[in-house]
Amino acid sequence: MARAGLTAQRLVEAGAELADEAGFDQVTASALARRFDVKVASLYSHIRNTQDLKTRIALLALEELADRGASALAGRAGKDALTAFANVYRDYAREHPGRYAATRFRLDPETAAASAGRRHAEMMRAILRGYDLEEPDRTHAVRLLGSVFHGYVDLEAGGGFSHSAPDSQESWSRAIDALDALLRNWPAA
Amino acid sequence: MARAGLTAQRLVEAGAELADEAGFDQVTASALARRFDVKVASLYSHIRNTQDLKTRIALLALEELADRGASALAGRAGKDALTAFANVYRDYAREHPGRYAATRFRLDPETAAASAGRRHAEMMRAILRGYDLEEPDRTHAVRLLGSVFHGYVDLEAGGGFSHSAPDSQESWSRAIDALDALLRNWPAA
DNA sequence: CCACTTGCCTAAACCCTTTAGGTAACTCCA
DNA sequence: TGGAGTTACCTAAAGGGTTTAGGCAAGTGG
Repeated sequence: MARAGLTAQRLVEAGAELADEAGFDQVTASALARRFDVKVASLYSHIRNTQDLKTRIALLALEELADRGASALAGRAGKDALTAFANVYRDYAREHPGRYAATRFRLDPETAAASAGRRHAEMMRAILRGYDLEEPDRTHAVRLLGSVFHGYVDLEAGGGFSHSAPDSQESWSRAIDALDALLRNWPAA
Repeated sequence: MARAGLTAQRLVEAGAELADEAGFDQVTASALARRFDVKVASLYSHIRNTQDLKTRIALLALEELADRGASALAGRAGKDALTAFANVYRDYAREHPGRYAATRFRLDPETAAASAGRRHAEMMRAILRGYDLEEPDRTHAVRLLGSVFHGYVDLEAGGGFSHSAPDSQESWSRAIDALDALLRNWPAA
């Protein structure tokens, strides 16, 4: 019998595709085995368990998202950087809904610390260099940016903004305008 | 054999408790049956299936959250109203993480339309009466508020802001200050 | 080319979901 | 108040997903 050529990476990539097609919660060892035309038990030489698989998909997505963010930030500053970075989040979530959902998968602290999560925070800090903020306001602002990006994208993915005027794209642009205005005029404590 | 006194409502309430204790994704017919010391099949006279159960928990949570929001808004305006309403979201999510997660459960359009979701939007619009915004900016602002509330609460629940200074409470307060400042000084299109 | 390693397999135990069909417990009203 | 009718819970069974243990065959290196 020919071998299927399973590896952890191949499984993770296929899992990410499956997530985008069917939803992150549809990522199961069973579904993955079907996709490789292999028995379920065979996967367990490559991944520890389903939790492990999902964790690896989450790490992949965080990495991809951070890479896109880094590209977007290159050579940009100020509102230009803010806009480009925000669009990376939203576009990624729209192109890869399952992977985006994976980024919200709860990681245990050590795994999270070793993930690309830190890069995300660093990039937001970099954006803020284009605005006049000192610590701890910088951190507050990073958290607010993260909240808006994630919150908007998540509500939009949940259908929250569809079927009602105005267009979601319009609200998104205005949200970025608003954030830019806010960062330029950050209220004192 | 004595009857357990199952009803749809009792199941939904127990399901909500279970969600808060163990997580919304741990809400299963099996776990619920165990909790009532009843066979799993018995639940199916009261709920159609697991999806139905989760939907009802979501509707309960949306309702509870809207009720709390309405109480908080009574007699308040401006930043006072904004702060009180924002805290309702965050406090609810912290007290009832499983129920809060349930509010993000995807509902089919008709169910969503009949849910308390509309009340939430109405309340945010009411808050904006304390600020000087016309349509469509009002809608853009509602969406931004929703994004910040949900985004912050979700990231915080995921552990995003723990284990790093400054305190999450501080960032939350400053986020509300920032939103207030932003709404008072909303940038023109 | 033989020994070793590795990849995929079968088998089995366990849990969750859902439907079909039965019996015992309530309700109510003649 | 004691059946008739309804309702609540049950057993049984089929279908999936997860995970471990143990086996054979396909690849790999001395």
